[in-house]
Amino acid sequence: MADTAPDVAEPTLEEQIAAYQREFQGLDPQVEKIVSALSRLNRRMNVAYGRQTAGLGISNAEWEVLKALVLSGAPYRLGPSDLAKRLGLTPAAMTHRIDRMVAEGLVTRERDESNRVRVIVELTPEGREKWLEAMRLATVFEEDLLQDLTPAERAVLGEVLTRLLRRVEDAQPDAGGRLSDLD
Amino acid sequence: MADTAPDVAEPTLEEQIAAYQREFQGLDPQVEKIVSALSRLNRRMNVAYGRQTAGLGISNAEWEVLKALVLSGAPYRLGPSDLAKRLGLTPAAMTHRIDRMVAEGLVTRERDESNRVRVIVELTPEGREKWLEAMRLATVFEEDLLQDLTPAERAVLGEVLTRLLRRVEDAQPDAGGRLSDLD
DNA sequence: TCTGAAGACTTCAAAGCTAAAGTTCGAAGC
DNA sequence: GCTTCGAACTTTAGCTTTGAAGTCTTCAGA
Repeated sequence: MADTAPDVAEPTLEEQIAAYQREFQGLDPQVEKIVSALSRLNRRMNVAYGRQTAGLGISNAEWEVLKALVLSGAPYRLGPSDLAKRLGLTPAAMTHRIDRMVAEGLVTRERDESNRVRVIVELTPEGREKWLEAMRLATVFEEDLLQDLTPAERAVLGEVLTRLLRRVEDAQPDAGGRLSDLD
Repeated sequence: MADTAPDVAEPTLEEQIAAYQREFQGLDPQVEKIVSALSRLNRRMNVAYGRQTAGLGISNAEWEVLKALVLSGAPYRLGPSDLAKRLGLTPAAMTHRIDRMVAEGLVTRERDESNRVRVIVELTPEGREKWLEAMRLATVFEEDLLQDLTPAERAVLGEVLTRLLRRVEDAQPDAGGRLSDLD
């Protein structure tokens, strides 16, 4: 029998924290618990979103673009570089992604006639409809996820997360946010 | 002057929620606040981790592998498919990633002589050292991030996040977690 | 008007990932 | 013992993203 257990189970959050404490002296288990749970939770949520959007015939990547355009408000237009900044992509990646979405009829791309260097990406009615369908699924999932939290817990959670977010956003003013978005 | 504002600012969390409410009837702003903050926070944290590991000469992707191996406990060995499951990658991607890490001396790869179908990936002392350095930076960052939270807030946050995590993990038992890990 | 510089996007090559098709080895049935 | 099935990894082809180099347009100055 090998030293490498024949069936190495995925560690639970609790096991993971315990292992970290064994391997790294001076670790605050409470901090680690918060950070690890946050990371894992986010991954699971993205898997769930991915499943839902896949069912609608669009990728998670495309949904990100739809969201950014809708958030910009009517007439739902943004330039490729604005989109790239919001999504944390390079302009090159944005060019390709827009290519695909134009081919699928989710957005249109045209030159800005008032400044011919710029390009305008605009949501099509089909794109808006896809966003709406995805949004309906997403909100159902989100409500279900938070279902067991009391009103007080929701309030604290929202407030505390917002505070943490403000802290990192101030620290990384807008730092060209490249770099892998793992976990 | 174009309709597309010349300088479209990245929306703040509050602006984002407000925009969603305008565009989607019946949205619970509190739920959306929690979900959006979670997602944004996670992205920012990954950018921060990426910066730190890059400073150590390893990628965020490599750090993930080091973490999984250390978490498995001494003698820090796992098979490629175990690693792939933990990181949410395909076996093929794992093969390539291990190739690179072997070339950099972070891990070794050898056949399991007791079962020659299996392969054993083992952390090298250099790999362990890199993990330790990354861990030191990560914990400093994490302590700093949570610095303004009261003990009560930390307790609630940890408990609530754990509860949410349990809820999704039960719902997606271990669903081959493929699918994009965006955001 | 012409020139130079900067900005916005695109193109190209290379890295890293997925999906699907191999390989190789071990275990079970005949 | 031979065959077949299944498991664990690797290989191959195609796609998405990155980084760097290019193209086109605008603007400011000579």
